[in-house]
Amino acid sequence: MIDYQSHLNPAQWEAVRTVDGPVLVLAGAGSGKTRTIVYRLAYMTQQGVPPQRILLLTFTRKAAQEMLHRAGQLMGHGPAALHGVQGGTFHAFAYSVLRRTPPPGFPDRCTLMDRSDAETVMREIKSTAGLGKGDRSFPKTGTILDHYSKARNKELPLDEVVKQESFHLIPYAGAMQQLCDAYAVFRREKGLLDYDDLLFGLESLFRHDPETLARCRERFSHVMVDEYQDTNLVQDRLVTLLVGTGEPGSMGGNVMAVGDDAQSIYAFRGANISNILTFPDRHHGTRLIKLEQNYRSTQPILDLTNAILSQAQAQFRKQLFSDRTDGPVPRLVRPLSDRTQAQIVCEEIIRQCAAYGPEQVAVLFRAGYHSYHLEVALNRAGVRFRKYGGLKYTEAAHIKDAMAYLRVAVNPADMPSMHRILAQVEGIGPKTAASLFNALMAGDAKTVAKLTKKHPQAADMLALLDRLRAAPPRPVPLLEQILEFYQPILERLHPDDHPRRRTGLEELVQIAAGYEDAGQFLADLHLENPEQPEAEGGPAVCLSTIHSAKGLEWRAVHIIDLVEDRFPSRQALLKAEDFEEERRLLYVACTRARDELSLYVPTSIYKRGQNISEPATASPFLREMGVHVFEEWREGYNGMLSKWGGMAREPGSTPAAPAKAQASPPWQPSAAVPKAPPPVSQAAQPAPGDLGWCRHKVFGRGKLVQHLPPDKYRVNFPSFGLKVILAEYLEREE
DNA sequence: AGCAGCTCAATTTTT
DNA sequence: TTGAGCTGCT
Repeated sequence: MIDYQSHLNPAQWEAVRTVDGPVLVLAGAGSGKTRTIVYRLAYMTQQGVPPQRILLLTFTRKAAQEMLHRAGQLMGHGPAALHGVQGGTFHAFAYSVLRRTPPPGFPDRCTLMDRSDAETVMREIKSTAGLGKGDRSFPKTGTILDHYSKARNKELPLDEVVKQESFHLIPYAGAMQQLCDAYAVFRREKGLLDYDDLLFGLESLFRHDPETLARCRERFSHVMVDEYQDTNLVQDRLVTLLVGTGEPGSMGGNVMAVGDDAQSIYAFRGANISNILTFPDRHHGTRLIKLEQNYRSTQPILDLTNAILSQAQAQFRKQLFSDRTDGPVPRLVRPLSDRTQAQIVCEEIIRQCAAYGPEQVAVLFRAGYHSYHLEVALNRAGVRFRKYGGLKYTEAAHIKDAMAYLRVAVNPADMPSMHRILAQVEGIGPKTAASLFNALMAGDAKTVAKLTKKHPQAADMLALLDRLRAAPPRPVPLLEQILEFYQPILERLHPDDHPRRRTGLEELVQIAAGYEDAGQFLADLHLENPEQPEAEGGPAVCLSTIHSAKGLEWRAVHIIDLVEDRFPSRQALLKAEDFEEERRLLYVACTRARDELSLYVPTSIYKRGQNISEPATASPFLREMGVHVFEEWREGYNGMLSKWGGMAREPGSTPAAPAKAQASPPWQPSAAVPKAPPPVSQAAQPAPGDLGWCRHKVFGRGKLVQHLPPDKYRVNFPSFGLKVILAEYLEREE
């Protein structure tokens, strides 16, 4: 038996043992929220709730799996003890229902579109409608979809969103509406679901088909929802539909919502903070439990995060406290520029890696591209890092190519996939692909015959697709057929690096091996980001956007680019609510740190357009924080840091303070790509036949792809892509 | 119609 | 730096 009370504090224990009826747990950052959910899962099953009747909705699939795993371990039976618990995101849950029963108005077989599929469809609609042709200020395909999705998630009319978000697009609101209407019709006709359709589709299914709703209610007796502050209106309605609010036939309101209103950072995609604030009003008899003791960070760090929150508009008031009263005061570092910032952070990271290990060090930033300089600096210093929030594995062109065949096998009307496949045939472009697809859909045999005669490869392709559709939907055998057909196309499309891409495709087959059903495989690939297959190479420093860092923690955390226009981002300055969200974002970032926290305010930012560095203003959040919560350091022209108002520090004398290595020369503006000739080692000439790996001063480790006589190589660097480099700048590895 | 090459513009966050 | 979309050539 688990001794719950000795493992949990009183508030946690109350949350764990309150199994029935509505519960709202307000869990401050680092207050043992995950621990509470894990123990509650174990407790519920020990109380006799069958695991398969528990629904655990989390923000990512990974979070759900980790909780189930830990709960299983806790019970000493491994994960099998909780077999049958349904866990994942709202989107994944919705699709698991919709896969069997499509939403009203949709055909029987539907496939899921990701963002770029949606763009393909919208582009096609735009060109059919002939809207925006030759008008340079007409909103881009992506912009239209952004606004459409925002309008749906916030449940506002499109023109209202346009008015709020993009003043300059108001003249185009009518045209945008027209295109979005056509896009909606198209999805219904072709059986294509975008992300938002999953949520609204499930809701409309529940409302139009009481039997399905009844089945779901019967199936689940208890629902837990994590990160409730980031749910939007439709997600909240889905929860209410599932658990009911006490009406007969509902599950009796056994719902636990867990969240922290101070950590709401997804309003931009429609998250509605009042969902959590008004939860007790809407679920009668809600037990409200607050977790306020922080087990993660030292008190000096919490003093700073409390200072951030004290300026926020009051919601549920809370004051985090910790037993860990010791520890260094957070540092505010003012580098001369954004590029010296990279240098300083890099050196600091090297020190911390030695002290804590690389996996305990992270750099967080507002937007993906803010880490560019740092990536260069880390590579040059030979520090391993992994970046989160960037491009995803499933977005690589060849992966999408292969998946498109599989998707057409599941849904023959899948237009973006069909488009993608047909365009692989030499001589077929957007126009021919569109007319062939339309002819196929309309059963226009004459046109099909005419086009396939002209493009024999397309005929082979259609024959393959017919075979795939006739075969049982087992993903591995299907993929094997697909890859056989696709291989020559791959070699033609990517002459310089098809072997590497081939490896990626084989990994895809490996992932598919875990699935019996192709439809399920496709859904999971779209709805979760499969953990990066490049997990090779052991521990690494983490570079991440703050959004992707949610729920994680490290012993040492750096937050860079705390200047106006970057953090808060420029557009957030216009509206008060956006500004508030930026503040919470900073709060989330700072509460990731356990022992050491460093904030960086570069004094100037390099402007890409001109060759000019402009002075930067410190983020307003720092100014309102007050100086007592951090220690301030400035970089001098000699590259040394000195304590503001105090004496210059001797390098290395205070391990807790930023150390700037003396050995490194002062940063030079042109140093992004060093002119100094790197040593030409004798081994620098890679053997032509055996293209292995190499190392570059700036870009780091890369795969040699092709020799370009006489003296250049095409190299693929994991974080920088393909580059052509002079051989003398490369060092052969192993 | 397709394709290469060019110009210009823009850069938030994610299921 | 990258990408999207336009122009002009084949």
